Amino acid sequence: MNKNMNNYEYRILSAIRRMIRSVDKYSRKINSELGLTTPQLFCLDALGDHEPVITKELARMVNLSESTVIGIIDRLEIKQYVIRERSKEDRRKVYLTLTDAGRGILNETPSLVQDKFASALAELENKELDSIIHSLERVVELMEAEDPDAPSNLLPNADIDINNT
Amino acid sequence: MNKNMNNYEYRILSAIRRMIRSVDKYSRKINSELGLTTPQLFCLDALGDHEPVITKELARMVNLSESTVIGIIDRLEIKQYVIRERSKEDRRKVYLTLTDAGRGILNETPSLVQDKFASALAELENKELDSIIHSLERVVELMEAEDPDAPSNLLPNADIDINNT
DNA sequence: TAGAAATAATTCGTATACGAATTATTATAA
DNA sequence: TTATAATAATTCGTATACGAATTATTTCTA
Repeated sequence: MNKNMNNYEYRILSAIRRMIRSVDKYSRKINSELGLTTPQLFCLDALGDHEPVITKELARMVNLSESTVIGIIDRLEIKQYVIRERSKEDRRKVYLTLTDAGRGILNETPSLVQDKFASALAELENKELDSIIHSLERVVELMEAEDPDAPSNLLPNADIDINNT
Repeated sequence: MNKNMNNYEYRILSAIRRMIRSVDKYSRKINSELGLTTPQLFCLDALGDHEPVITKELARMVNLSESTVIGIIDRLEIKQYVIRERSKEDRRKVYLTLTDAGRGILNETPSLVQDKFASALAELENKELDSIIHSLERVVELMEAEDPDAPSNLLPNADIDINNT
């Protein structure tokens, strides 16, 4: 372990690195099954809720850099789930919309969390779930404290579906 | 938000994605300052504690796939911090050791967590810190439950330095 | 109005990060 | 002993993911 890191820090970083790996593995799995990765699905979801939207705005919504989102949109465009259209009013802007296929695939896709993870969460007591979410968001808050570019709120979308209806 | 995901799942995934981004940003920052990314430092640290070690073993220690570690070692070898040596006894194995420069850089490197994050953690009450770590490790445990390849324990290194001495 | 500043999208280079396939070597089994 | 299986490292292709630089366009300002 890094000499300038204590045990708490080590455990936190280690846990985060393992989450990263787990998320990545799940993304590869659904990509091999559906042909869409989780970042691609995140972008499709955001588009579904907010289209038409410009690239810069989509990047903000999914909490990724513009250059990253450009690559994701490139692949979604090739798969014909997304259309790029340059604005007539302001030709700097490119509006993104879903194709019918794009809207269609959104209804066929599974949750972005692994089945067993989702059911494990569902079985937790509300108290523990609240504690877990509080802790995760606290860590994010502390990690982003140093970063002036980081979004200031933890729930950018107010129109979330709490009851999954 | 994905229609097949509830609010809890959304918040957990969102928090994880933001952690990923934050870790990545810090890695880029120290890379521009020291010329080493956090995955590279993780590998150097593990080597410092356990050299000589074979590639497969290092991958297990830093919790990354072998192919990922190969790339990291390639870059560390180019920077002359690491030496690859094929074993005489079993020529399939490649032993990794640190160079003097590799050992030297380890003593000059900062913590793998951002200063402000580390001091924020230091200011938390032990009770909250315990709760946070417990929650993070619980989430990891649940996420990895589906993955047969995932390591079964959350603290692979027993010889960690709790008091950072 | 002409030049500067701002804005939006994009390209480029680099570093993870992985699984699948490949190569080389060693161990095992028929 | 030889064919097969197992093991270790590596290469390959692909997808994030980012910042810096670039291009095109619009807005602001002197």
